Amino acid sequence: MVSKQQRLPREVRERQMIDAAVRVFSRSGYHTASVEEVAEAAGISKPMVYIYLGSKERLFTACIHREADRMVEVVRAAVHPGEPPELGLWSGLRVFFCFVADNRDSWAVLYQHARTQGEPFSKEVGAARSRVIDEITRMVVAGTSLPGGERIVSQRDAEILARIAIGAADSLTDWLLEHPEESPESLIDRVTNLALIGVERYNTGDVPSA
Amino acid sequence: MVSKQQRLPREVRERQMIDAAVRVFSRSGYHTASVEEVAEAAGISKPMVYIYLGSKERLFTACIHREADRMVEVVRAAVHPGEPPELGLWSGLRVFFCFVADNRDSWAVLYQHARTQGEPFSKEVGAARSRVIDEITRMVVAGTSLPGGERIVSQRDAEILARIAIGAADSLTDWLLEHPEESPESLIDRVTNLALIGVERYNTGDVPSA
Amino acid sequence: MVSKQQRLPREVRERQMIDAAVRVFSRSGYHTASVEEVAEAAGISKPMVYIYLGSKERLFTACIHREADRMVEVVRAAVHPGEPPELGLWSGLRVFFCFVADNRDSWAVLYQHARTQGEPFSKEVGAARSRVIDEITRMVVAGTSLPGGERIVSQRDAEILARIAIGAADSLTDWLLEHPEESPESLIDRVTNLALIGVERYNTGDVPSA
Amino acid sequence: MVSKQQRLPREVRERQMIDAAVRVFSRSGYHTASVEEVAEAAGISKPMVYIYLGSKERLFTACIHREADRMVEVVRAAVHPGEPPELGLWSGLRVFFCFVADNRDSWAVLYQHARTQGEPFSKEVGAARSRVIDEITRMVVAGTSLPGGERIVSQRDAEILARIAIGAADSLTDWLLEHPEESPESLIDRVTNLALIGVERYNTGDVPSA
DNA sequence: TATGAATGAGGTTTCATTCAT
DNA sequence: TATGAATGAAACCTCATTCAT
Repeated sequence: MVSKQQRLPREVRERQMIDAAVRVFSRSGYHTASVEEVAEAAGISKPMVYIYLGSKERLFTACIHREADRMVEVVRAAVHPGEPPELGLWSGLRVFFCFVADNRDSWAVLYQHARTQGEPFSKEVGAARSRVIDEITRMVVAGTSLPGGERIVSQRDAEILARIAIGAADSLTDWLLEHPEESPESLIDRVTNLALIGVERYNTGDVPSA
Repeated sequence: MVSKQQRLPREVRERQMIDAAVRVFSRSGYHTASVEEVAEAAGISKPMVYIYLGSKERLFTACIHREADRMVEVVRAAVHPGEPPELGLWSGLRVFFCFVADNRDSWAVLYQHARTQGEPFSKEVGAARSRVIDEITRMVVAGTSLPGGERIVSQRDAEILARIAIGAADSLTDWLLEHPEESPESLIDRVTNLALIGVERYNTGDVPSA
Repeated sequence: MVSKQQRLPREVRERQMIDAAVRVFSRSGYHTASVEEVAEAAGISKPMVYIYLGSKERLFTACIHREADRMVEVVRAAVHPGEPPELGLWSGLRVFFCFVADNRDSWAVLYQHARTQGEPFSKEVGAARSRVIDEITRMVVAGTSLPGGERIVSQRDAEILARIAIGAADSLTDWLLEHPEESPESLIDRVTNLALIGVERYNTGDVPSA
Repeated sequence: MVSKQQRLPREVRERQMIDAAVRVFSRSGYHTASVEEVAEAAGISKPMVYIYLGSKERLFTACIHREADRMVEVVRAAVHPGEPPELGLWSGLRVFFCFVADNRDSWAVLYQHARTQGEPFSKEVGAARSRVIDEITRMVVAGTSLPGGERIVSQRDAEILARIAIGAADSLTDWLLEHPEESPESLIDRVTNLALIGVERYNTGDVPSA
């Protein structure tokens, strides 16, 4: 236990705290984790958390906001408008999937945990999640538009594709954890391959009709 | 609050409790929800929960088990071995998706919550989830096998397809909630249509190269 | 679990219950033991205890009363007025000590437990204990009186001797439990012998003066 | 209730708590007393007890340990090896008896309660009691050895004398409480006198035959 | 600024006791 | 009579939050 903590600029301290909080919340869950744990993980004392963030709830939403920002940044950087459309979609999805796989903590806090905690978070947390979802939708739109800008899928269908991507990435990351011998890359190859199999079967007449 | 004690056989009461618990846990989350809330929702007093289920933890695992049973049942009933394979897969997925859409509470407890709660549940809850995932994998295998029984995809790829289906269903159900003008059926049509678009774009040369 | 219990006369049932209660209370203590445990030990259902004894507290005092009765009986039977005084005292103490050693449960409930439980019992329990103490005092008086009835020790000193006997018997029974190779008889021999040593040392000049 | 927080160093607060706990436990018994009562008696709030001592059980064992320490200290200080043996024994017993009489609460917690509480305490509490009993046994040995160190009574007999002393002191203290006109000193005089009467009667032929 | 000390509020759990058959 | 079903009350314990240095 450090007896007297260094005076650090507010910004740095706050980042330390949120880093620690993301780590702790993602491992134990919002309710199971105590503010004490977060403070310890950040190497500071409990009242500091309150001085800087005000409350446990605000600490949690701060985590959500920051991780949402990171996520939006990653997705945005992945979409290069110049690229041929389909290629853009696939490389975007790849980047998105790798982010989820490489940032379990962020993702767990942002997507898995934020949904399941009751009332107090619905609003702010919902907004943060929406930003991420919108960005991914935008990525889908960009990736499925013709060079001239003409859209191939409607806005609504783009949203649906985005949701499928999000859900699949979430679910597949669980699978990755259970199969340490696979990597994000090998998994992506498998998914791509599965898509091709589907296409081929369709072309040979096995229509996926209802 | 029932004014006079309602004397019911043990079996009935227990089902009432688990029904209420699934409802409450799915809305508030395991930790946020109190046993008191569950008791109230079941129209009984708190000690009854303990007399019948023993502890909050056991109450939760009872929910998981029962919902897992229901889910397995639904999926199993949806797969008709005689059907032509692709058709079997799609109708199975349709049934699965409709179950998720129609049983938000069950699904939230089983899929969203069961993953994020830490240590005390790892074992029993994990097993229950696995049963459901295995069943869906089996459905995928059945739906992608030729009439003779020859497999089109490997076991591993079937698992991946199952996870994609699970994650997509989970994620899309959120979308359905935000778009009340859509129905599970219309959503499935959209997804089917998107698949067709993908196939066509592939056939015309826009390869989703790795 | 016997489905329907035999109809037994009230007296018998009540004795069954108190027997069980003495057993259970002496092992677990008044508060740790539950009415349920007592009912089970008696082979009946909980409400029966209430129908017969009214409350846990009354059940406990019933135990105290009955065990006090037994104890008084034992001590009273041990004192034979005709005997030469000292002999009467020693044989009485012997009987008393053997009772304590042979009836751990009764003694634990009556002497050890009854003292340490707070308020609700002070009165009735105190009275029951007093009856036992009085009887032992009477024994001491009888044992230290000359055949003509003349007293050797005052009433007050007789009370003191009685208390010493009680406390010593209580404490020595613990020692007996820790030394299974000894028996009540061998212990009494040792105590007698110690008294003789004391007398001899006094006679040879080592006064136990203050 | 102290209106403003009283900020005391940990050590002082901890002693306050244990003081209060000894008081409360000795009056109400371990199970009857609530942690709330202890906190109130210590002038603090309930959570403090948990912050400092961890649990009701640990609070109780802390009481046992501290009182055992005090008792051992008192007995050890009372035995002066130089003294003539019998005198040493009697003055030691006098000190021991006065401690019991003057520290009803300590004694009740240490001796009466520690015996009757079941499982959770068996180990640590049993060890603490043993330390006290051993110390008193040592006192008896010292008080019954000749100046040269030769023993008059065997180890086993010393243990028995120690138990008699303990039980008698315990029991007589009850008697003292019921006779406020007596004092520890006057009681000791009575006991001494009774011993003399016994010796004399023995010398005149009333043998306490086995 | 930074923190050890302190507490209010609330959650899980148990159990003596009663009701209704 | 005898008992399974049900509950009110209270206990232990935790934790977000604040106070005072």
